[in-house]
This record gives sequence, C-alpha cells and structure tokens, in this order.
Amino acid sequence: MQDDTSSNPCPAPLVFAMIGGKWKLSILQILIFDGTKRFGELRKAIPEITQTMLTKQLRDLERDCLVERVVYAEVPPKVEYSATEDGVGLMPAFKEMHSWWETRKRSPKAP
Amino acid sequence: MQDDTSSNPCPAPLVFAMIGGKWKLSILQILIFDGTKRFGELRKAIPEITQTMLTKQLRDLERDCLVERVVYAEVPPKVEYSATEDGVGLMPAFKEMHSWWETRKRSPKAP
DNA sequence: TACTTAAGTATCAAAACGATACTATTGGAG
DNA sequence: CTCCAATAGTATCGTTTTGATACTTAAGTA
Repeated sequence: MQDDTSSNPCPAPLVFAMIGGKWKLSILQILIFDGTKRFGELRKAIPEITQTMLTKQLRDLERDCLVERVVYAEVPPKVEYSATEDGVGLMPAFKEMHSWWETRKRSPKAP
Repeated sequence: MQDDTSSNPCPAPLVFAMIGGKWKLSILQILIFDGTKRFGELRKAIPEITQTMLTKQLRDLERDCLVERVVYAEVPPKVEYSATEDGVGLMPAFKEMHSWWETRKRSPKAP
C-alpha cells in the first residue's frame, strides 16, 4: 500500500489532502448518500459548521471535482450541490468506516 | 447511512473527529500497514510534519485508543508506536480509499 | 419605499499549526 | 571529572486556519 505495484509513490497524501479538511468528510457523506442539497440544507445538516467554512470547503471540493455546484438565476438565490461521479466513488470507503464504528461499539474496552 | 437500523444517530461526526486531524490518516496508514514504528521513524516517513504536531496527533490517537505507545527505559530514549486492534480495523477503509484513487486515475476528465 | 429570503462576502477574534530553540538522560570519549 | 552524542520530547513565538458576527445583493411583494 505504500507503493502500488507499478512503483508509483503511494497516493495517500494526495487523497488525504482532498478529503482531509475538517468538514469535508461530513459534507461528502451527506451529498453521497442523500443526494443533491441546497446550501441552506447543508447548513442545517451540519449545524456546527459556519457559513464561511461551508462555502470554503465546498469550493475546495468543487475544485477537486468531488462536488458539483449549480447556480439558479433566481431571487432569492438558489444553489445546489451534489457529489460528482468521482465523489460517489467514495461511497464504499464511507461504508467501511461506518461498519468499523459499528464493530467497534460491540467490543468495548474493559474498564 | 444517516441512521443505522436501530435509529441511532449516524456516528459520522464522531468518526471524523477521531480520524479527521490534519495528519491522523497519514500516521494511521503507516502504523496499520507497516506495523510498529519509533517516533523518529514516523518523522522520517512523514517529512512534512513537525515534531510538535507529530507528538500532539499521536497523543490524540492514543487517547482515542487507535494507537498504542510503549516507552522503553533507555538512553537515548526509545518510544514505539503501533496501531491498536481498533486502529487496524480501519484497514479496509484505507484500502477502499486506495482503490478509489486508482480507479479515478484511469478515468481522467476531458480537457 | 421598505421588507423579505438565500447565498454568499468582509472583518476581526480565537484556535490550530509551524519553525525554532531548548531540555532530559546516561554511557562512553578524552 | 567533564563533555558529547542520540532520541523524544517541551517551550516559545509567529503565521495560517477557522469561528463569530455583521454586511451585501437582488427581485418580488406589501
């Protein structure tokens, strides 16, 4: 895993930079499993995030082609976000994390 | 995935808090796939990290029972870090991330 | 005219992070 | 006896990220 078979360096740092932001996994999870969301819906879904940060992290995800942004020319404004095909490709990784947590809950440490 | 079948809230925020630090995924990956490492070896393996941050993130991971720390009473000091059983349980998630990247490389966007 | 709503910016304070220097320890060199 | 090497840290301070709050924009409505 440190190298793949073709002797490329392991992509881990690149991957972690793309999804490692403080809120990126939460945003991606919602868009991947729940589908398209408006800006305000994401804000409600992640109440702890600030508007500033949500905007910034979405821009980062958009730049990395994990999330797509569609603006409707309406007033009041309407902007929809959704996971791209690339982004949806992360679904199995999220599922693994989920089942890791579930397994973990069932084997608590002895006090 | 937002809720599991028993109607618990989705653990995503908890999971992401545990592994979401800037360097935690990198540290975990090394300990999970390469096994036990000394402090200095980790530092060499992640050249961009500062000593201060490495210490801090390792302490966080230790507190969350993902990493184990063993101090040897020697001079010069020797401290070994390894992934706990819990930590190793994340291996499938890392493998999924890896194959996501590999797949992704083979379907580049049209310019 | 003023008000409403949604999706942002702008601004400043707080927290996280980075760079660098310093500490503790002790067996061996001189 | 004194000094040094090696490792895993702390301490300190400056920079970058993040958070809290207020402000902006634009078109329809009262």
